[in-house]
Amino acid sequence: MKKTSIPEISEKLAAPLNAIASPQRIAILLAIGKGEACVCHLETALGWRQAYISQHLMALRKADILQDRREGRYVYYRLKNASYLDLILDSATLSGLSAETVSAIINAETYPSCECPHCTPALISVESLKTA
Amino acid sequence: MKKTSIPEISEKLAAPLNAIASPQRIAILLAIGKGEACVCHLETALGWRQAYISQHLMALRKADILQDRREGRYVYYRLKNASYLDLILDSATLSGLSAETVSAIINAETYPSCECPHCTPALISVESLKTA
DNA sequence: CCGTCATATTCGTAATTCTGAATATATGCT
DNA sequence: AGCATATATTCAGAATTACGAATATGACGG
Repeated sequence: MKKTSIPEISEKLAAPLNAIASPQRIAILLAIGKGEACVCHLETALGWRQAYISQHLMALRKADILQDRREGRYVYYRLKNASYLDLILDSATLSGLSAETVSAIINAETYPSCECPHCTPALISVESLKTA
Repeated sequence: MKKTSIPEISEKLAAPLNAIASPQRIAILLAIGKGEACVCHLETALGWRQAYISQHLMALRKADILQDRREGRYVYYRLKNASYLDLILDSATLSGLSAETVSAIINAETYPSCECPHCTPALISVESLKTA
């Protein structure tokens, strides 16, 4: 059994935590939740500028936390490993938040005021009908 | 039920993660584990300079993660909330480390090569005997 | 092929964090 | 009191990160 020092192990342990530990990236992970989200959805859900969101998405992709899927003009993002959400849920307790508050967000499939093609696919049908 | 935005919640969620998410602070938490450790123990276990360790201890105290207890010349540190260790254990899986590797460190009461009064209290008795 | 919409990338600066050097305080011993 | 040891604090420069502005790419519709 190879002896590994605490600092060495800590280096590895810190990697996923570091990738997550910023309000912006947590917000993105929460908004994506267990489902999938396009960038335009994140714009509505978070109220941030598109370029800013893209930057964080890039960081999360580099950290191998998110995977993307292109569908026409839209790009959908999804967590590669749902365990990251568990990590966030665990820290809810430590933040004095109820796990329910957080899991409600995580499990939401759509976002009330979001008109992106993922949240309100109906809009697309209507558009298509017009042309037909 | 008050509506809270994702960015708002994320701000709170990020706090404990941020407090932890650095190799140095994780190393310190691992070295303290479920027990107690004096600064001199941490010096041995981590191989860092004393002042550097003190700085991180200060940060962890400010973040309300550690509590200290003075006993003569020594100051002993202890986790206020063991859940932080769970958080670290959870991230072990995401780091490709086995939970056992990490929990072995966490549960160790003493450190093999450490001569601090906590790890080898015998040394103190011997010293006292000499004077007597 | 051209315009438009969705998304990505690059760049520059402000802000924050990391880390080491030096120094201070607090305790116990003699 | 004076010295030695354990720990804490302060400071400054280096390194990293945050954020906005501007611009680029890529897909679809005409």
